[in-house]
Amino acid sequence: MSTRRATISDVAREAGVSPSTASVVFSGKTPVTDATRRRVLDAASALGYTGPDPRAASLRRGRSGIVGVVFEEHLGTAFLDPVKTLMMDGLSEAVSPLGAGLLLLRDHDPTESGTAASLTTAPLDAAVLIGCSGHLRESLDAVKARGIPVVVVEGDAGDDIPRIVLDNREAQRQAASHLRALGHRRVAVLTLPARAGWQAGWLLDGTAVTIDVTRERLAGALEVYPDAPVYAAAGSFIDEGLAAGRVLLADPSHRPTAVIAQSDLLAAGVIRAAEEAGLRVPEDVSVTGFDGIVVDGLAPYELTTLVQPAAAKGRAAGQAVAAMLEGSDAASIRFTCEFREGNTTAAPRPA
Amino acid sequence: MSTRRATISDVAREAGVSPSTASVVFSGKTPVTDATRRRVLDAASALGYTGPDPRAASLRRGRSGIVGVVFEEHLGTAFLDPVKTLMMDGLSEAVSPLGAGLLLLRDHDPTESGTAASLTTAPLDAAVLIGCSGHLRESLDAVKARGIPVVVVEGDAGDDIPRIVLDNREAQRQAASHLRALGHRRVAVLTLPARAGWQAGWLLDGTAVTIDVTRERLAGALEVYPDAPVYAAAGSFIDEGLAAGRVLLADPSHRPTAVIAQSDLLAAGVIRAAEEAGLRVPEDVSVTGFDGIVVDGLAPYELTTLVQPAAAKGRAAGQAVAAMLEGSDAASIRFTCEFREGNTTAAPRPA
DNA sequence: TTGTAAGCGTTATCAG
DNA sequence: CTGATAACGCTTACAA
Repeated sequence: MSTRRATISDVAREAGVSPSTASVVFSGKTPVTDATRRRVLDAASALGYTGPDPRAASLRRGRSGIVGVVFEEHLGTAFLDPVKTLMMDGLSEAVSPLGAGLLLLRDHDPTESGTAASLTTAPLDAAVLIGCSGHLRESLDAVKARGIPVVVVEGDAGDDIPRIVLDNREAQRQAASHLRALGHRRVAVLTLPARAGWQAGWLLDGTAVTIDVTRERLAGALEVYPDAPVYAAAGSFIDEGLAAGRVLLADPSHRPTAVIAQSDLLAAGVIRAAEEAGLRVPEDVSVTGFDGIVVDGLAPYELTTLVQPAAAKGRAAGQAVAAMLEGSDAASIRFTCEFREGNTTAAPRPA
Repeated sequence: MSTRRATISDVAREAGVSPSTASVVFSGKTPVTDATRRRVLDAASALGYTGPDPRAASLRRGRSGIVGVVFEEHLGTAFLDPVKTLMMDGLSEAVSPLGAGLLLLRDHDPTESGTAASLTTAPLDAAVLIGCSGHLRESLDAVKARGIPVVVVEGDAGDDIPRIVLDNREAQRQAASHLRALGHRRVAVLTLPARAGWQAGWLLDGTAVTIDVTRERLAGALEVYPDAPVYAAAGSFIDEGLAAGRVLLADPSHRPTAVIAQSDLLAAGVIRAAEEAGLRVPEDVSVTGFDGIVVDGLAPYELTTLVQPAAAKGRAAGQAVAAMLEGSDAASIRFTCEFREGNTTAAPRPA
């Protein structure tokens, strides 16, 4: 306990074998006699040796078994989003057979001193960037410079970087078409933030939307309802949807008969706003969501929504990483959302 | 691109300095002439060298800059809990000045093959175990054997392991006392799961409660209301609270005038169940929560609850890790919850 | 301020 | 099946 920790050579010496043999006993990469194995293992436990030092092993092997996951938000914020959480789940599942773990990283944390573990100083085998917009590009450059494989989820990082994306536009158009088929003419759109740091408010024609997901889903809705009023929330939360819903449903004379929300949480908030205003869903207002997550506490409503394969996205990212680590190059993947009709949409009341 | 990556020696040679000088330019640990620094930096960019290889550096230094966070649940499940999320936030903040990042780990994943990155194979400087009950003890042994510093949050790992805990019992008693002071006599308790894998149901006297948090909070409530009926939910979700609330409030003749819920999410569900049953909160039923998180979508209710310093817990864990890494030994810390009166508790209706 | 030298603890390779 | 050898790429006393 007091002296330095035992190394594999100590164990080898104690067991009367060579270091390489001892190493092989632990890695299992080459057959070893049972007797030898036992001697080595006994020596190890006698010396309190618990296995090869991962640091040395990773230097030698050139692999650390660590995949970085880079977020552009505060970690707490990222995990507030059920879709990201599911995605992490899929990702963790997919890198696990690789023997890899996930290291949480922020793109560039302005509040922290430069000492923080980062893309540049962490022993990463690969990196997954989540939602590549804005300064995440800097992270991208850092990683590319290091020459480690990168995959981008829900973002565009240039042609040479595999990306995992959704058919946001087409999917959202499907929901809009569904509403039109039901006969809705006055429809409002409630979007996710238009850009980083966005404050909730109407999205006028000229406003630039820099967040890819928001822009694409919006485009899909506008294909069907080109003149729909558009309100952009400040984030994907029920309370944001509630606040926005109050605005959208405020004026009885201009009230939309349906609201297309860009996330299930926003949709849930709109439903609450409708209830609050004495409107019934779907009789008085139809509401569609996006994501297909389980919104805790929303029962008995079942959202009409686009179900995105969030966990599959994560898994795909993990598999892409695995492929690149093997030297093959990974293709970008575009996932398709599935339209699911719930009980929050119906034909509008006859005027 | 085709040949092997440049090393710091290559850079040094190119710059006409020694490897140690080049190293120092990157680490900044020793003063270097501006001219020298420039030469080295130029050589580096000429060779496409992006900085020291973290794997080699960590072997040499004996530090990897990685702190493992060990959960006993699926990652997706863990992050569904806002308290854990906040805790992670605090933790990540506290280890950041250390230059460390957080590696997500599961205790022992039965579904994965043995290859997964784990306590035993990941290059960890330290580990934080979350909620040490059940098999998390195995993880504990693994880490202790490796001789790396460990901290346990919300769990008991024996006297030699620093732990970060809450005054669960006292805090819960405070909420119960508040209800008694208001005049409540028929009070029901809605707890978190009694053990891993628990199905929602009544908790009878003899039932063993193996989850520390559940047991302690329950004990606090029972100090004030020893005869209260106790129902244990299957998890901390609004929908669980809703289901449990339906049971608790079902029978008008035995209906409690107040429900003590062990989490804010459960409390939110009970409130929904009350609304559903045509009862008003707090006029007909009082409800208390625990955690003090923001429950998305609960407005206009403000829970009467115990606010736990979730982020501070994470920070404390991080600081404990930092201390141990410096050689000093970290003390266990017991945090105190703050009672916060909202608008979900009031005196019971006169019978 | 810069250079020299000696590892850090493993594991891949190849020969026996 | 086992052993000798040679790196992996860097950091840090210590000396100059």
